[in-house]
Amino acid sequence: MPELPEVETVARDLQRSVAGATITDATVNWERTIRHPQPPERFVAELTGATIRRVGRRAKTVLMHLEDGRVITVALRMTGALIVAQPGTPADPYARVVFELEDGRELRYRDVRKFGRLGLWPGGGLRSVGAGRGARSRRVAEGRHTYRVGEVFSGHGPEPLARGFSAARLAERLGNRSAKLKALLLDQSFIAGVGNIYADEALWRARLHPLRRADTLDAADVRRLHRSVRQVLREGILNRGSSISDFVGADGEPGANAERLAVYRRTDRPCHRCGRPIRRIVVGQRSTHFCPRCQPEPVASAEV
DNA sequence: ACGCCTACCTGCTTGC
DNA sequence: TGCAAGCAGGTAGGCG
Repeated sequence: MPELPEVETVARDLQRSVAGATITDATVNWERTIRHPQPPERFVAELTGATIRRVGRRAKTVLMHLEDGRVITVALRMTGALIVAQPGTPADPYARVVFELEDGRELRYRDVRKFGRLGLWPGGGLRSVGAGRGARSRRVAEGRHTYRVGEVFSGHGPEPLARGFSAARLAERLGNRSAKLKALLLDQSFIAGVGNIYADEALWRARLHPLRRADTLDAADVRRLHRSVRQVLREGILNRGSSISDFVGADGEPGANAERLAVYRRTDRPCHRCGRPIRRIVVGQRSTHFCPRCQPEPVASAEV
């Protein structure tokens, strides 16, 4: 479900509604939602009495920074949602973790498919160290905890909306990669926060075929891709996210971006630019949508 | 580096 | 109507 714009929407909502709130109790209804290093009961014990100072985002993870420097991470994965419920709101059968707040409200972690994970990390434990697969096996000691770096942030790539993410930087990263564009955009160690919807949208906007090899782009291609990725993400945020079936912000309301999508889940419907039917293929086991006219097939080199 | 597979889960849609 | 198959916004981990 949630990609960068959806996670950003949730984080901004929570920053407004929950920053400054104190957690008086918590209930874990699905234990596997709580990840290492804390067993669920320690997670609850350690959070009781904690105050949320600030809520932010890194990649697709919501970060709830506590007053004492510790951080709660919330990886929403496919169907996770963080929802603030006013007192008296009926219980939610899909609430996997519920935080009771001092003022009587509840902060609910709802997750139909149970893929999402919550973690509680010591201050300073969130630096994104290393990148790629090697980072996963390295271990880091923080106070009394030992955990694998990859369990916090598995070497995420740059934030596409950060100032430092220039077209030149993207060109540098693309230049020596033979992978397909679609696969690279989904690779969180290449670029953080882009998922299946916004990858397809960005490629359509940049008029680049999803199967195009990254190292075949010329400077103009890279500039279009850079601009497109940032545009689709920014527009997604402005529209409070794309709700295909179930995304909601912390206010429980769906986003408005789904109806503005140009290709995602628009198979056989006309391209907004040229009218040709949008096609669906599978790339890296993920559904991929594109316009066969606007995003021309990469020409296989006649070699071998 | 990269592709491909399986797992993790539940619910909704589609087609017979 | 019923039932099975296919599909879903993500990612970790294993193998080749």
